[in-house]
Amino acid sequence: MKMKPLTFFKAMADDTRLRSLLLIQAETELCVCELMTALDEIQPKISRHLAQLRKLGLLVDRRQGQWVFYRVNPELPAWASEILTTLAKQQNEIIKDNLSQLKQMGDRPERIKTCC
Amino acid sequence: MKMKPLTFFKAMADDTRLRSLLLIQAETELCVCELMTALDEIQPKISRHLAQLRKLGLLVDRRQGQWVFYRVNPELPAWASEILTTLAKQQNEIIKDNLSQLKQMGDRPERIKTCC
DNA sequence: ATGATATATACGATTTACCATATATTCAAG
DNA sequence: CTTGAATATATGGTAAATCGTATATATCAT
Repeated sequence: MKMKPLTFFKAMADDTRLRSLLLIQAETELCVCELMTALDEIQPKISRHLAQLRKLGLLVDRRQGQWVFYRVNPELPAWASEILTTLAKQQNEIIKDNLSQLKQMGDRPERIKTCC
Repeated sequence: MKMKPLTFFKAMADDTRLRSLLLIQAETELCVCELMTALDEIQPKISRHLAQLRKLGLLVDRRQGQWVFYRVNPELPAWASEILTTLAKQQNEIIKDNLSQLKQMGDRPERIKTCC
């Protein structure tokens, strides 16, 4: 998969998108309502940024019933994955508060295995 | 040195700044006029973006006579350096044309050793 | 001091990005 | 086939980023 570095950095140059990406990476996949709780933002704002990240190729989504789960695109080029990994290893404290908000969330949607 | 990831990504989210950083990293240090040639952009545009990168802490400058040379801030946090290194290793082709423009430049300013 | 070169900054104009509100769509449950 | 929950998108307004031109500053050579 091809992706211009400029596209990638523009995607990361917004607080909501940056946190969403790091949270999704940390949790494997998250739906819109979980990110709303973690980031304490309204639904259209989360949806809009996730749609943008999907359009740019950073995220992929899958629908499961009423929910849409987003995860990091597994086809990201190596350099982009490495950048995300570097952040996850060395800067995960920036989403610490968001993660603890998420942990306290009640009624989180149940994941169903993708296959079988 | 401390630097917020969001600050870093905003700095990289512009074509002129992204290329300038990669070029400076590849060449150790460059002055404004060299970047003007490499990027084929007018002087105020280059100056403005370099000033911004310096203010944000990504670059440091030194004056030598009429010229001002910029280099990557040696005190960058590890994660930021790693990102730059990753790009240099895997995405340096995006500045290939800029580098060859630079090689063809005549009358490049002479570097004088910083000390002694 | 004067002129030439390199760089920095101020300014107004324009484009781009972001937002909140309102509305549409999709699916599950009844 | 209606209701409610989750998500998506359209719209118009506002804020932020970027730009080119003009001007200021700094250094060097004469």
